Amino acid sequence: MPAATASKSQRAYELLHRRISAGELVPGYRLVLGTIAAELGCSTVPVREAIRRLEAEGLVAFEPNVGATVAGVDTELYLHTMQTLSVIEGAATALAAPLLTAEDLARARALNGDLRASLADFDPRRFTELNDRFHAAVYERCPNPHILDLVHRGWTRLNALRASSFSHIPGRALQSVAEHDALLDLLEARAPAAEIERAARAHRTNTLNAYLAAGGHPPSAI
Amino acid sequence: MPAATASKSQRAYELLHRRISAGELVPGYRLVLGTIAAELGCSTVPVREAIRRLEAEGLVAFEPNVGATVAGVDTELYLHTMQTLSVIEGAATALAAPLLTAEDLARARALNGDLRASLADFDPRRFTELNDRFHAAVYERCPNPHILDLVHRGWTRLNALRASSFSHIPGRALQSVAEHDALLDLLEARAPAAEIERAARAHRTNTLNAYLAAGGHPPSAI
DNA sequence: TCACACTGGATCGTATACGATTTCGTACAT
DNA sequence: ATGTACGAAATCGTATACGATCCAGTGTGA
Repeated sequence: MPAATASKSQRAYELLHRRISAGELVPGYRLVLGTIAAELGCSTVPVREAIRRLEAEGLVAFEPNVGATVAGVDTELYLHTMQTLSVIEGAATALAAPLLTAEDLARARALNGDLRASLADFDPRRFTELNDRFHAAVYERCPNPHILDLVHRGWTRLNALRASSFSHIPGRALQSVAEHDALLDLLEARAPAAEIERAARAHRTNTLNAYLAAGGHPPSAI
Repeated sequence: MPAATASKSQRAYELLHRRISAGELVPGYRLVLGTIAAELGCSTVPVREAIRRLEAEGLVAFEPNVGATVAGVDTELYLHTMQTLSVIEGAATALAAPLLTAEDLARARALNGDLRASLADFDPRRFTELNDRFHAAVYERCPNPHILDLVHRGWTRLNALRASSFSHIPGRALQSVAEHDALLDLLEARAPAAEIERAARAHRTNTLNAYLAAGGHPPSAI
């Protein structure tokens, strides 16, 4: 009766995914099959499979006959990922809107309250975590699993980037919280889908623009 | 000097991808590692890797300790895929719009002319192929590789579905050609991105609605 | 000093082999 | 006749082993 004994391949996948998402493995870090296999106490075959799966998600870059490295993020890639996410998350939010219950909205509003409160003594990590939860609360009801999956992948990717090199764009956090409230207003008023989509997309685009205006290298997802 | 000697895993992937896209392998068909390996003259390990890659693309469904089958398409999945594609392709088209040259537009216009001409003696396969090429011509210049990749995946998936069970929705082809021309008008006039995106998305949504109105099971991408 | 061929080690890619798991047919009991 | 227990066949999952490929460092000739 093996309780939590998933397949080795699965465990390798989860381990690497967690480490990359948490930023323990910096971009460019070389993933050697043998080393990881030894660490996990298994052979290279399952590890190889896990790495190919991570490649499909864009978390690692793989070069035939050479090996895999944790996917780095130059400015251009970050821009493209954010742009994609703005489109997808906007659509997801609009689709989720009619399905949001009063409790969902109340929870989101409370989370945004926490966000605003946390502005006093600004802790980037805490703010980011609350921010993630707020957005998840808003789009998680999206009835289209494909779109939801794409949103998750986008966030995972951004989290991986952000964790390895966090940056704080001055003033953006405050503006972000205000935009959250505006979005919630639209959702509570059961505004037209197009309007909600536009607001959700603009929220993300604004972050991107703030980042570009700041001219900084490190990414943010606030 | 290895000319076309890709890795076995790669060749297995390409073979299966081609067969599924072409509809030779019907949804639900069971993919047995040993059988495919024997057919390719290699061991099961590379085949396994190829199948996991196809799984990540959504072309095959995989169940641990049981095996992989060609991903089927119930009505619901088709709907979700079309909806996702409408969002992504709309964005891709809008982003590509400013980069389209006069030649690009002329080529797209010519392709749509071919489409209209082919309406006389309607051949579903030829129409579909021209339709694919028309849309590719319109969104292929999209500067965001992520979004472009997502569009390609969406089309691949729909093609796989369509090939296995094609259906013709009466009247839709004609309307589709007209919508193409309208879209081209917008592109040539360098209309605002939002307007282009809306038109491109609506074009796909219209197909979806026509399909739903027809109440038929088999999918279409016209 | 520089360019280039060579060699050694590290790592990847795959074949083979075998244990683990599922599935399905069959026999048995009710 | 129906449901259940058992067993065998099929298939998956992974360990081990070995050839193939790449990279770095070394030596040789101009």
